[in-house]
Amino acid sequence: MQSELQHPVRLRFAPSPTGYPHLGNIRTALFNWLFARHHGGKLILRIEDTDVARKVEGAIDAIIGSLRWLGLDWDEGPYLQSQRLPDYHQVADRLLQEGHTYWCYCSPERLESMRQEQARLKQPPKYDRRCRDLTQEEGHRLETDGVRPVMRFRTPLEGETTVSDLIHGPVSFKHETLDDFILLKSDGYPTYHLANVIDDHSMEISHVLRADEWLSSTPRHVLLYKALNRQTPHFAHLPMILGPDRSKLSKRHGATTITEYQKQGYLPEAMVNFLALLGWSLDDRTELLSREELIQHFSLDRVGKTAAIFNREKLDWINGVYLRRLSPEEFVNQAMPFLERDLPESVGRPLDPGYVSEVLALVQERARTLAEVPQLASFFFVDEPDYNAALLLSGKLDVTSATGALSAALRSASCIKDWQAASLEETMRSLAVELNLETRELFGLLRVAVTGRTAAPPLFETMAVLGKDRCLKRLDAALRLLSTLE
RNA sequence: GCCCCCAUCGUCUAGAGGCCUAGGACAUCAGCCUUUCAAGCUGAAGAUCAGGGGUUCGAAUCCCCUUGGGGGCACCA
Repeated sequence: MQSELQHPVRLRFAPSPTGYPHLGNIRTALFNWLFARHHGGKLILRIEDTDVARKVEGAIDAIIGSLRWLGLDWDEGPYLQSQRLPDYHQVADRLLQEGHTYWCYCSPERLESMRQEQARLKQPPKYDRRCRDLTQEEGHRLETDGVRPVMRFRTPLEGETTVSDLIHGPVSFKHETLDDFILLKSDGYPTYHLANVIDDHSMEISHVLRADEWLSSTPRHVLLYKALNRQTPHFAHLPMILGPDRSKLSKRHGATTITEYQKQGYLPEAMVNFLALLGWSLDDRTELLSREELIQHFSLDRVGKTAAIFNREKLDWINGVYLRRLSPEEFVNQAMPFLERDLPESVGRPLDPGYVSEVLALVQERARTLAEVPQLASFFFVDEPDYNAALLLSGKLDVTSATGALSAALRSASCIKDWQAASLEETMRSLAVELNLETRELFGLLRVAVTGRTAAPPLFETMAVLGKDRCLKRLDAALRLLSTLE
């Protein structure tokens, strides 16, 4: 596009360190990243830390960590707004001199009671502009009284501002519905509105991609750009991601921070794929896209307008797909930390890598998240699986027949020299015939005896991995367990 | 209360006037495969396209109203 040749594509992700990044923040980061990479542009990381009071310790690290985990890289930054205060003051001075802003000496208490009164009268809460036309003398007097003022924007009383949005099209706001918003707080820090506009301009941001919640403050930003006689960037307001209760995502919604998903065993590639599909789609059938394909195809035209509720079930499915696609070695690498973390303490550490990879070969296609792996594999590691003896009995098998079958199996098994899945299967199949049992009955019995579960990886491969000693011990233990039933 | 946005299966979505008796995916259910589970395959169910008016030969698609949902209205971002 011609305009893009003239103005390089420069995007920014500008989170505030007031909490750990959640799905919504990261989806915004992802779309910014995809757009920048698709157009061969730059992505700038900017930390909007102008709220000293709400600053959360460790939030910046969490933001950076999350981006890195997902493989979303940036070209400049992180810039910290708290270190750019002089820039904001310079611009604020200029705005004041040119009459676009004024000092306001109203106390928070007065503003609060004003709002309460407005609420009582069912009026829109809006600053009543008491200081808008204060004389200099009045201002000086208040200042010598020790009042620390805020700087407000002198919003035009009439007319309207139209925001042209790449996703929504033109959106108009009447000035009478806007109020004189604050640009500089009494602590000298700029508000979001001021800092954001100044930085987007000085960092030459070409496209602002941010969540829909910002749409209603965009006219203020446009007004500011106009007052500064600067051109606005292109705006694109992305659909929000809502919690299951359809409200804005917040801590209330439980596991919502991105690091939480990492802990729960989701792969970054799966996460990226899933997040990309929240609000964007390629066509009417493609669900699985690699990072490269996403970059190649990403386009604002295909971003929707409707807020989305993320559903974990689909994430689980995508994650399972990505888990199965991993090479066995890579799966071991990924799963190992989860085994170390979640296997029972009684299991000796460090884990034997050779044994682990044999086990995980049987687990890989059964896990939807890495956090499920220790669960699925625990019986491979513990000394004796702990289970309810009643599991040994099912269908036609009563204590007597189960005991008979189990001891026969124990005898046959102990004679097997070549402890491999194939020979185990051969032996046990013929044993089933001898015992006049269905294979499912005998195998089911053995499965419980060997794994302690009714659902497990294929029996004979499992036995092969467990090894002869361990299997014989477990068959023996099962026999003793059976004897306690009567 | 005021302003703004949005509205297709439970959820994510395709659909930019005729291809739609609305397609795909997840989840659900059934069957197949099979020693269980998982995976895979096949199939089913699931949306009067929020409702009502227009415009048009023809509307999920365009316009209006209503309703519903969401967001914003801080010395928070």
